[in-house]
Amino acid sequence: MTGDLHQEAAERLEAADGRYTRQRRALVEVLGTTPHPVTAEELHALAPSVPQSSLYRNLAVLVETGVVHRFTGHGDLARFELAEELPGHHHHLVCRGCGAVADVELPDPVEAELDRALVELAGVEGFTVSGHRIDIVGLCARCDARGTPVP
Amino acid sequence: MTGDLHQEAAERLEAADGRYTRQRRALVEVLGTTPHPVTAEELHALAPSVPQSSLYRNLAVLVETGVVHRFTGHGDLARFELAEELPGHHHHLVCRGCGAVADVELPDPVEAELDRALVELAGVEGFTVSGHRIDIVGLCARCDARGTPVP
DNA sequence: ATGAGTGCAAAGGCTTTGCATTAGG
DNA sequence: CCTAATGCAAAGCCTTTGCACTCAT
Repeated sequence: MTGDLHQEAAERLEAADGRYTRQRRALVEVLGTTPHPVTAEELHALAPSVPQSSLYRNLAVLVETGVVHRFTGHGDLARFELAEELPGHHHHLVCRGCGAVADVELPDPVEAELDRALVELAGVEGFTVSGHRIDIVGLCARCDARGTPVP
Repeated sequence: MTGDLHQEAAERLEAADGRYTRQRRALVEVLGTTPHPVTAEELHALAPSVPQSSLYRNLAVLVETGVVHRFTGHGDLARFELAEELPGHHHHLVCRGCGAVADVELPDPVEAELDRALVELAGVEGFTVSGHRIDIVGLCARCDARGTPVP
């Protein structure tokens, strides 16, 4: 599975005249092991061999080539994860206490109906749908227990 | 309707020992007229009498008191809109071409089923759901026509 | 009066960029 | 070889903050 991951990443990079270098491989490797989206800072800690500037530059390339997905879940911290084709289509559980983000998958029937509704809805505005994101917002077990809702 | 809006805003502010000043009223007024979430820059252009620092400070207060909702839709630009109780629960149509964001409402039955599914899903992880956000991502009519998919 | 609100300018934090060097294909 | 990639340091951009002044209650 890890092999496929790197192979897929390499192909996408090459398709865009990019090179699958050691650093990029390292970043993809780390993203492949973390079960949740990480911030640039966390990523830098997990792949210390990659300097900040290179980290951001490589992330930009990986995002452009569709290997990595970037989004902003809580506050303004950018978070990164592998593009969803690799781990599968999913959504995010966002804790408004500590800002942690976890991946979750919606049951297929729910996804299907939702998709239908969204496409129809967007069509009314002349909008062409390419995908959707759902953030489930709330408190994780830990923050809920501590009763510390720090928005 | 506009009267209710300001009244509601004033009440929420007072409940937090805040004052519903001219600037805050102006910001709420502008947010009440724009049909879509705006960036701080746009807001500053629409309410030029409010200096940047006051703009941000007032927005922070309005967000804390639940009058305004802040989120990050595309790139890292923060966007602001009235809290959803006023315009009603809704979601966002996000153009990945130009970054524009529009509000849309989902049919009630869809919302209901979705809510049910999300609460159940989150419960498995010990997560307490307080809400959800959906971004419908795609291309607006204009960007679609120009065939300019600038991620 | 008395604390909240305001304004300017300066600082802050995350992210990007200039430029010379290194390495991949 | 020739272009992409790298690394450091410096700049950029949105946003926040310090401090003195003003306004609302």
